[in-house]
Amino acid sequence: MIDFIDVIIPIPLKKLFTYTVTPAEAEFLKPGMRVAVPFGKSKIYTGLVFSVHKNEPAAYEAKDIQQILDDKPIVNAQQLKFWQWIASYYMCTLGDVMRAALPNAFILESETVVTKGKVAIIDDSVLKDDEFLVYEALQHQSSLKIQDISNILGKKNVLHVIKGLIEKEAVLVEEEVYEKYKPKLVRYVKLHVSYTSEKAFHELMEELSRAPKQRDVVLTLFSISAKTKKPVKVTDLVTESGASSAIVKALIDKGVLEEYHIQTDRVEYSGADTEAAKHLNEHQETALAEIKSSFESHAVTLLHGVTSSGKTEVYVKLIEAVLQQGRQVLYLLPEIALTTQLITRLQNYFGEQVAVFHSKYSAHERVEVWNQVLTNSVKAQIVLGARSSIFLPFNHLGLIVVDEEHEQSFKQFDPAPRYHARDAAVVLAHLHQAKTLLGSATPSLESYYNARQNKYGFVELLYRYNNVLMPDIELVDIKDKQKKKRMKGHFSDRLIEEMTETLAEGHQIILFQNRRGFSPIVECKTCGHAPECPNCDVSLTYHQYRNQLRCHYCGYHAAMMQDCLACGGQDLDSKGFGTEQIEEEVKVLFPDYKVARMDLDTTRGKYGYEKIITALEQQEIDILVGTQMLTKGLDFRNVKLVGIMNADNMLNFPDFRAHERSFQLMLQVAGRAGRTAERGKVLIQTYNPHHNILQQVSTNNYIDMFKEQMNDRYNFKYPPIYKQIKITLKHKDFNRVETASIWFAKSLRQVFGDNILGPEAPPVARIRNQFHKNILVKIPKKQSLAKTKEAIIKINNSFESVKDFRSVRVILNVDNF
DNA sequence: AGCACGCCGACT
DNA sequence: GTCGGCGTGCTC
Repeated sequence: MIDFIDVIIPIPLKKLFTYTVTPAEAEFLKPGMRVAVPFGKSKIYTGLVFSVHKNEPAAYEAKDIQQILDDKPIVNAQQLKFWQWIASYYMCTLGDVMRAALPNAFILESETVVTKGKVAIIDDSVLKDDEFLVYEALQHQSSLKIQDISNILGKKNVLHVIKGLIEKEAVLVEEEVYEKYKPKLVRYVKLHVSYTSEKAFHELMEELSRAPKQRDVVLTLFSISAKTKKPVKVTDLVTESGASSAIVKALIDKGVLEEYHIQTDRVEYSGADTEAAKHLNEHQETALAEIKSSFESHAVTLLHGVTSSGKTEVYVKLIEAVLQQGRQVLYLLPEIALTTQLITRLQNYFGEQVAVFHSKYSAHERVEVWNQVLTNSVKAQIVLGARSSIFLPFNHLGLIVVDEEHEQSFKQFDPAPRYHARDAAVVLAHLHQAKTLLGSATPSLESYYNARQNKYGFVELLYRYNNVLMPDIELVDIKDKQKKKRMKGHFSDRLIEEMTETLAEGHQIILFQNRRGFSPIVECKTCGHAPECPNCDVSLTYHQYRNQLRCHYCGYHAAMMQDCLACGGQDLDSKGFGTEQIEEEVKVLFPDYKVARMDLDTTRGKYGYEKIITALEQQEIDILVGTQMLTKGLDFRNVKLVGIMNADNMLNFPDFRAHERSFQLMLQVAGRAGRTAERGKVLIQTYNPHHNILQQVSTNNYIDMFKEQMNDRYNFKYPPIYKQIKITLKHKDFNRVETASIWFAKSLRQVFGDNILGPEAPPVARIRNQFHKNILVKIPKKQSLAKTKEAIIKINNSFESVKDFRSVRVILNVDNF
């Protein structure tokens, strides 16, 4: 009997693919190992073994695998189960999950390499122009990649050219598979063995007496290795001796020194010794005890702890206990809250046991963390990471902490799998028989609802650390202020008063505006024309610092026009305002103080974010203007005043969660104020101070907000009362999406009746020249989720068999919030 | 997702 | 007349 394997290929195809293997390979291969397999006409892909079996496929002949890439599984059995859950729950393929789960460096791809052909000399006249250019280039270079060839010819489609050359036997092509991950090697040096005897060493010194610099280097090497008794790095030798690396190289070339390489970890913890965890105060102690007892009856517990209540210390104690049982811990955070502040804090407690995993890490660093988790290394007992760290190869997880549980960035929106890391974490923990702790100062409605339904355990921590008072929140009616002419730009007299006072006391200020750029709309006062993005249905945002108009959806940008493009009018007006404009106004109002801005535009680059935070901590900044970025778990000791420039634009956002989000956002920003002895102050500017949400924010009344919002959710059949799946259709031709979406919605209605909403065009109907249509499927609690998905998949299949609709992209988004 | 095969407009 | 555009179909 022949042996076969089923493999997952990292492309969005529903099926697994079957390949033949030899009996020896079948014996060796285990699920979770990678194999290189031929796929399609010429490509070689990385496949992940899903199963090894003896069932010969009937409909086709399986190909042989090309190569085995691992000697041990890099993905464990629990992960494969988890992947299947993700694929079925979030309605995507295992290939999609594989792409998201594995570090990129694990997914090898073949590259076509073109080399010179057998025929020695080709008559130039046989070759066409393009072919000749490639042939010429190969006389100078031994091999060319497809990318090189398209650069040489200056066009995208070069396959025809290569094909022509192959026919004339002028070139050969090969598929080259290369390993993307290379362990980082550090250069070390030692004295060559022939000089290790004392006699030889003295002779060497003699010999080098006329090359004093070289002699110094050798002596320095000698003293460093005598002192540290460890291998000596080339970099250390260079800095210690003060010599240039050229001198070291000369010595190596001479054979006096010998260089060698040692593989090191890229991710290194270089900290001092660990400090004992702080003592908990009585409230924290109580909370800790309650969480522990809640875990006895519930797998998931929600910790509702007000800002600055010291949740992190409670987590630390819990983590300590789990580590003592010899189990791993995953600490999930929204990407943006993964700051050095928190990392350092945890490293201070747990030392090198903490590994960090996030998107700003290079491919290589991620592979290292992956391997450490896989081998259960001491260096990765606690993994601190953003949403994608749920895919790490844990083998005996004991606890998952999801901090800032309400954060929407735990949900992945764009490429499939469109998973929610918090919800997936609960499933992952279940697979490991581990516990999940959700923590937030402003829990999401769904988690709070689950706690109330006793599906989750519930613990509260309602006192701030050191009993600091909650900030005093004041609503400022800017409609009224405008009437009374008490506004200076976007600043009310109250805000200016408070700012002046705070600055005089030597404290810092944070100003929050939920929009970047200078102004979202530029309009001609004469004809009303406002420039729009050529690829999307949005107006362009004016960015002053580059004097540009930018589209926040597709990245399109153009120089700011001098006068109206439609009528030539000189009088241009800007509507609305963003962080840039606020920064500008602050500079005019408070010229003697230092202002900085924190938004997507100022935090690009690996350390952009850290720089601003450090500057604020060092009190080099008096006033910080920023977007939502400011809200995430930062702990600024000296900030006393927080100003929210305009609460209305978030409240009026067209989304059923706008109110919940505004509440969370405002309370989180407010929480940045007054974290030490002095009580903080928060001013919220609004046109509508009687809005219920604002009232609830100003009294910090979560329960009222919860009840009122739940009432709406109940009445309008929204989550968490109903589940929902959003179906988005995209196409560059408007009419085609229109008909396609109507067809789709009609088919859905035949099964689900009134629980189908749409099709509706989203607020921005065209993005990157693609027209969008949304259909919403609302699923009552008692309706089977699995059956619903089955029905949707069935409809989608018949949709795809309609010729006219095949080019329409369909995106299924489960729990699209 | 790629990539090949196959059928219609703007160039030598 | 060809070159090359992208619609359609398949990948073990």
